[in-house]
Amino acid sequence: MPWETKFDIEETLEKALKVFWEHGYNATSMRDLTKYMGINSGSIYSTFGNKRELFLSTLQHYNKMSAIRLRQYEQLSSPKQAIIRLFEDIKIMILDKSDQHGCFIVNTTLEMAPHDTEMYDLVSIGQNNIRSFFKKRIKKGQENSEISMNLIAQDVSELLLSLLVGLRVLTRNKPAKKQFNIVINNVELILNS
Amino acid sequence: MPWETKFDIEETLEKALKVFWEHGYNATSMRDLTKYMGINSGSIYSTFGNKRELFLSTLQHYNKMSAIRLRQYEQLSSPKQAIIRLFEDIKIMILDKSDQHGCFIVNTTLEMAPHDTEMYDLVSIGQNNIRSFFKKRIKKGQENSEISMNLIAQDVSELLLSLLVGLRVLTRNKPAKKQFNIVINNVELILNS
DNA sequence: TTAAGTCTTGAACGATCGTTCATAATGTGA
DNA sequence: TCACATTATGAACGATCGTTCAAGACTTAA
Repeated sequence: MPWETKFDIEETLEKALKVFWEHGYNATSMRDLTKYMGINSGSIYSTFGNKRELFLSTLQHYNKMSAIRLRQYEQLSSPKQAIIRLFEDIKIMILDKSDQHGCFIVNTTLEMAPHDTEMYDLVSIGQNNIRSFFKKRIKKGQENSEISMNLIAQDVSELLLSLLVGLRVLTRNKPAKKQFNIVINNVELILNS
Repeated sequence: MPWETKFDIEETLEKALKVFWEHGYNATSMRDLTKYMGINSGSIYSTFGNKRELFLSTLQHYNKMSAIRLRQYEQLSSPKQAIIRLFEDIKIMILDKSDQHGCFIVNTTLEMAPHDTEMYDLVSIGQNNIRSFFKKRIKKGQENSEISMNLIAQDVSELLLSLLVGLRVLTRNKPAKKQFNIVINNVELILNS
């Protein structure tokens, strides 16, 4: 082996994700990427393909990280609290500025998914992960009597997803604690009804 | 007056809106605009300024049209039905393909507002129009006993806005009748609680 | 020490971007 | 009919886009 790749591929991918996440696909240039990833265009092309394929890789990476996070919530003993904590942790991350650019999946759902079927497929996977997280937690909560059997798991999941996505859009630009509290209160109300 | 402007300015503006609405700001080129607007770049620049100012004009136009629509709902005798009808009409428009590109304000909230304060101001106006529509209708409904006094108008408005925005994002790519019905059912439940 | 093989570099390519402006076209008043 | 004022046209500009690739840098094995 004459010369191994110097840079860490996953680390570089995460840097690319950060840039795409902040500016979106179209407003990010290859020169922006070389600058923030710390490698030259040739290395980007030999490692990730082209700009679009690099973006697809960052999207897959985001989905993977997001799925890991959901699995952590699933390990909480209270299924109801798992859902509420998901909302509350997003609130905390936005308020302490560790989440400044909304949800990458939501952003891409609007910017790219309508015009690129592969990107559409990936954001659909990301959305479905959250949907089925909600659904599984609600069913689990109904099994252990934490959540009323009157609720239709699929319907409530759809409702929670809409709420979550809406919140992600409305709080991207100006973090609004109040907005979060209102929605979270209502999530609890729904789960307790 | 030697020669009056040949093309209809508002008509041309609406064509520009359509293009920006479908593809977003960055993915729309001036050549796209000249093609769809039916006038040359020189005419665009002399009439609207530059690409960014043209976009700002389309956004203002959208806000104006959106406000007119809200005023129509406000004329319905039942404030509660006004809110429900707003949701249901969006469902109808999406299902019969007369609304294919989501909400222009929501799209711009994610693509441009984080990076352009003037666009941020305009989408904020658009969002606030809907927020205050909800709030006014709820208060009116409470005055005529159609809606319970237990509801806090501002909180419910915020909740409805999150739901609406989330729905607009989730249904942009694949119109989902079921998703709409679930959310609309829940809007009714909330207003009846 | 040297040759071979892989990775990195960044100048350069053609294409396209937003924008400008000389020129042509058109309508008006003398 | 002709000069004037205004608008429309689209070729052309410099800048930047995504992408390529010859040349240099580096490690390994002989």
